Amino acid sequence: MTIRTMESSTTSGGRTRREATRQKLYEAAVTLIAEQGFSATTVDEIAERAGVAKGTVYYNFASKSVLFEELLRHGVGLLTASLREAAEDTARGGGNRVDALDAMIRAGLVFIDRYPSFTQLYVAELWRTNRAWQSTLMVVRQEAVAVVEGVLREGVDNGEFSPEIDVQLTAAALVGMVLVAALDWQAFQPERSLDDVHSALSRLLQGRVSGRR
Amino acid sequence: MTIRTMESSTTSGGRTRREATRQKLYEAAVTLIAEQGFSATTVDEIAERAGVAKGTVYYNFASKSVLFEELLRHGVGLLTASLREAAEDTARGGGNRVDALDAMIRAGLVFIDRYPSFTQLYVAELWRTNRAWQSTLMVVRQEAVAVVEGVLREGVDNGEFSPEIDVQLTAAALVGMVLVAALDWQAFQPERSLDDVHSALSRLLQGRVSGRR
DNA sequence: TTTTTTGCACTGACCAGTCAGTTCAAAAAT
DNA sequence: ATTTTTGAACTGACTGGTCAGTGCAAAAAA
Repeated sequence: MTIRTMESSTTSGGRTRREATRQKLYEAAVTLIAEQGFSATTVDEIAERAGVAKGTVYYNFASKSVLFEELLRHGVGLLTASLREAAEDTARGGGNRVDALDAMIRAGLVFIDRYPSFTQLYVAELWRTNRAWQSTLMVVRQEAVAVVEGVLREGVDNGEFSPEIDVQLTAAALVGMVLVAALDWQAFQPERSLDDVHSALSRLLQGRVSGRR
Repeated sequence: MTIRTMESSTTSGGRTRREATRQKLYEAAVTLIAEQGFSATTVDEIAERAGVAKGTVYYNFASKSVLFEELLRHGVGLLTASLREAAEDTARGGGNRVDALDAMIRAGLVFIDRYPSFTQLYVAELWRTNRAWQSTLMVVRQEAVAVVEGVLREGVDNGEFSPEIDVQLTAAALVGMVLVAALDWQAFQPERSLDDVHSALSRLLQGRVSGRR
């Protein structure tokens, strides 16, 4: 008599069927919620766009809110990993902290370029209060911002940055700069290249706005 | 028979009664929608918080969406006026364009400090698509951003700013910087003073982040 | 008098969540 | 090799509740 382990069947891709379904639901939910907001998006819509029955949503997620929360965790996890990688690569490559910030700006832009809907949705929900997923959101936000703060702090410690800078506020401002510029880019001049946008932000970061040859 | 013009009766303050009611409804709606979002906020809630009957909401506004749209127009109008004033005052006072940008940053912070809920709500709705008030939002957004763009453009024209800067993107980035830093301030370190926040942002604007004595 | 507000009952559309039943591929039995 | 069983995954009609918006007569304000 053969013993059956969990994780029974796998599809050709090696992922369980369940995981594939959840992925489809994430993808459907992210665009709809980005467009309309959480409350205005119905579970029926999500199911329809994902090509599954409504019951399947509830088979895979305890509730609409839980689906959304896991979606947030998943997405911000990707961003944080990407930022961290950019910072570490720069450090390994012998770059200074300004280079690290620059690399993170680029990583942020790449992320937003790849997942514009997620970014939209994230910004829209971030500063709300009194919502079920509020605490989840704060946790993942902090993880991402902490990467930027870390680089700033290292820069202050080794003298690359002025000790007068306010690490927390500056980190928030940098994130905001990238976030809003990128959303603007997507919404109003999507034809521009990432490099183009990146160099405009680099210039701003390095204070090369005031006119000098 | 006396001919009665519009704007009929006025209260002691000189405002019509109707206007006072609408103002109360704006104030009630703005905090509720900032907290919960448009769809999750009910007309009954708005009426209750404003201390009026539900019927009064519909006597004063054609629908929930219309109430919200007029709220947006009203709020962004205040911001735009404030930014414009800051820029003009600087010009009159003989300041250069960097000073003008700095003054606008301060004006932005003052606005956000005074109307945090409105700011929250505005950010949450700005990048949504497929919503009824989308076009209204684009128009008022453009009015506000145009003020910043105007100052940048003047600075480029008279040589204060590098001709290489991308006016549109830089304006968006500056707005984002202030917006996100200010929301962060409100949410996570509300005890800090406006001056404190302002100087941190000034430093970033003038590229005084990299360590120099 | 005219305008504005109130209070409250009502409607109809919409929607989150449920549940009894179906599907099907892998495992077990024969 | 063939048949039977199992159970995870999925389905979609249904339910109970919610909410935008209406209607209206009476009161209050101007």
